[in-house]
This record gives sequence, structure tokens and C-alpha cells, in this order.
Amino acid sequence: MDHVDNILKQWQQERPDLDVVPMGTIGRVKRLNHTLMRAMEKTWAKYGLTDASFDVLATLRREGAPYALSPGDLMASTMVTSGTMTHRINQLEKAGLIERVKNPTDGRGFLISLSPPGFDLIDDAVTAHVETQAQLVSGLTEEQQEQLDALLKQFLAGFEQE
Amino acid sequence: MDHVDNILKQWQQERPDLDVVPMGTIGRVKRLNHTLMRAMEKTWAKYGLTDASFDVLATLRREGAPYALSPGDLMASTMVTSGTMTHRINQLEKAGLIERVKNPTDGRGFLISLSPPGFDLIDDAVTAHVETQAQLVSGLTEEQQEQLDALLKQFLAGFEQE
DNA sequence: TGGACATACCTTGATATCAAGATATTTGCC
DNA sequence: GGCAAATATCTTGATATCAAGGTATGTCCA
Repeated sequence: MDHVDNILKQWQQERPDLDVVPMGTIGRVKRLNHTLMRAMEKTWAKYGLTDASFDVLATLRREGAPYALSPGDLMASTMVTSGTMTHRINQLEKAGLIERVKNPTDGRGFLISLSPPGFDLIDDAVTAHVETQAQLVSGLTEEQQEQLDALLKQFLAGFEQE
Repeated sequence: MDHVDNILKQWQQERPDLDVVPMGTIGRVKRLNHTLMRAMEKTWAKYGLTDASFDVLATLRREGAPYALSPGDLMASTMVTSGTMTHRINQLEKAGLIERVKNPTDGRGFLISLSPPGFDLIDDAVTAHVETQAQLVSGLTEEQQEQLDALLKQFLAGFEQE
């Protein structure tokens, strides 16, 4: 009987006409996401990073050499709007972790590339981040982790192509 | 091979020293949460509500008569900080959907109660909301929904008592 | 080849959130 | 009863986000 079960029980008493089973699952996804984000933020903070800045730097790092993408590519990868991405890029540029370069093949745009300090920082931060994540999933057995992953993947598949 | 799989593949090539399996699962939770929230926001918007305002009104509604809780209870239930809750309450009070009443048994605090228009609005909105949620989970079979729910519940259980 | 449409990014304005600290009240202990 | 500590809520200041719209450049077709 966890927090979400209590919510469902309340609804059943107040609104027995509603089928609240999906609410339980979606509520758990929301709550789990919240909890995981809060935990991971602590690790990012040790490197002076946030969800947003880690996200951008990690996206550039894992891309491989020459560690550069357009703002539009970054937006698609991180699911944020253009205004948000402009803001993130400005902050990271000010911190010297990325550089804006005119896109040589498209005069409308830029390429965002990791600076050498940005590369070093994200390489250290992601090592710690992966350790934190391993900790976070350790409450489930390996088999449960695999099952959960497979179910999440199928759940997401229903949305990604649309 | 979904979006998250691509991310993991990139990391494997760039940083083969890292075990990125947990990153996949956690990444899917984040992405799924984002997608589900965006979808549910559309329903809330039809009633002039947001995630935040729906959350508060629904918490009061499911509590049952007399539909009143303290800001502190609301904070605990919704996982936001006190500043955020004060702001939410101010907005809802301005909209006439809730009322602030001096707590008769504790002079430091208030009780937040649903106004009659607030009650009517949330009762309609939650009906539509539950329909939206049923739609959102319909990509999984009933059995998969149950499995997912059980795994999420156990995952969360590792955090809730701490 | 030139004009209409599409695209890429930035700017603006409104809102939501958090962390930290302020204020008022209650509780508990002597 | 009275003072210290705990508690409940609000205030403040900094940031992040989004939606909508602006500007410059590229693309495509008649």
C-alpha cells in the first residue's frame, strides 16, 4: 500500500464510476521520474551542472568527434523548445564549456561544439552519473530491470513514430 | 531500435568502459514521463487547468467531504516545496476555485478548501482526464499494464520509506 | 532567375519551480 | 508560567521552461 495506492483508494470511494487503474501506472511513472531526477541532480551539482547543462554536454560528447551538433539537432535529442535550447547554449557558452561556430554549409545556423574544458568536465561527470544510476536501479533484480526496460520500451514505442 | 537505444549505442562506442544499461531504463522513464505529461496537459487545458492546478484540486476532491487540507498536507501529497505550494494556492484562490480558511485548531496555518465552482470543475476535469489516461496506456495489453505497474511499484518502494 | 514558402535560430513575455530565509504560532520542558 | 525549539506558511531572488512571433537565410519551382 504505497502513496499511489492510497490515491487510488480515495478515488474509488469518491468516484466509483471511474476506472483509475491507468492513473496508478501513470502516477507511478511521474513519481518515479521525480525521485530519480532529484537523486541524479545531486551528482550533477558536484560538477557544477544541472539536468539541462548535463543533457547538452552529454549529447555532444556521445556524438563522437568532432563533438559538434546544430541547435536543432540538440533540440530534437533533448525534447525542449528552441527558446529553451538558446538559453541553455548561452549559459554553456558563457561558462566556456561549448563554442558557437557558424555552420559552414548553412548560413542560417550554427554548430555547437564541446570546448576542451567542456570535454574534460562531461567525461568526468558522466562517469559519476553512471555510478549513481547503477545505485538507483539496484532495488530491482537484474531480471526485473530487464522486464521493466522492455515494458517501458514498448510503452514508448506507441508514441515515438506518431 | 528506439531513441534511447541510439543513445546507448553512441555511449558504447565512445565510452566502452561504462555500463550504460541503467541509463537506458532511467532514460525511458524520463522520456515516457515527458510524453505522458504533454498529452495530459492538453486535456487539462480544456478546463483551464495545468498540471499544477489540476494536481491541487484533484488532491482536495479525492479527499472527500469537506474537501479541505492544509498547505502542508498538499505539499506532501504533491512533492513540491512550500514556495511552490503558496504560489499555486494564490493562483487558485484568485480564480475562485479554492478558499483559504484559518485553521481553527492551529493558528499558524490555514486550511485550503474547494469552492463549489472548484468542485464542479475538478469533477468534470477528472472524468476527461481518466479517459485520456486510458487512451495513453492502450498501447500495452492488460497483462503488460499489470506487469509494468508491479515493477514500477517495487522500484518506487525502494525510495518511499527512506 | 526571382518570388513564395520553408527553415534555423533568437527574442520576448508569462509562468513555474526551487532554495534559503523571514515571521508567527505552537509545543515541550523546567 | 515562561522560554527554547519546532513547526507552518509566506517571501524573495534566481533560473528554467514554454509559446508565439521576429529575422535572416536557404530551397524550389514557374
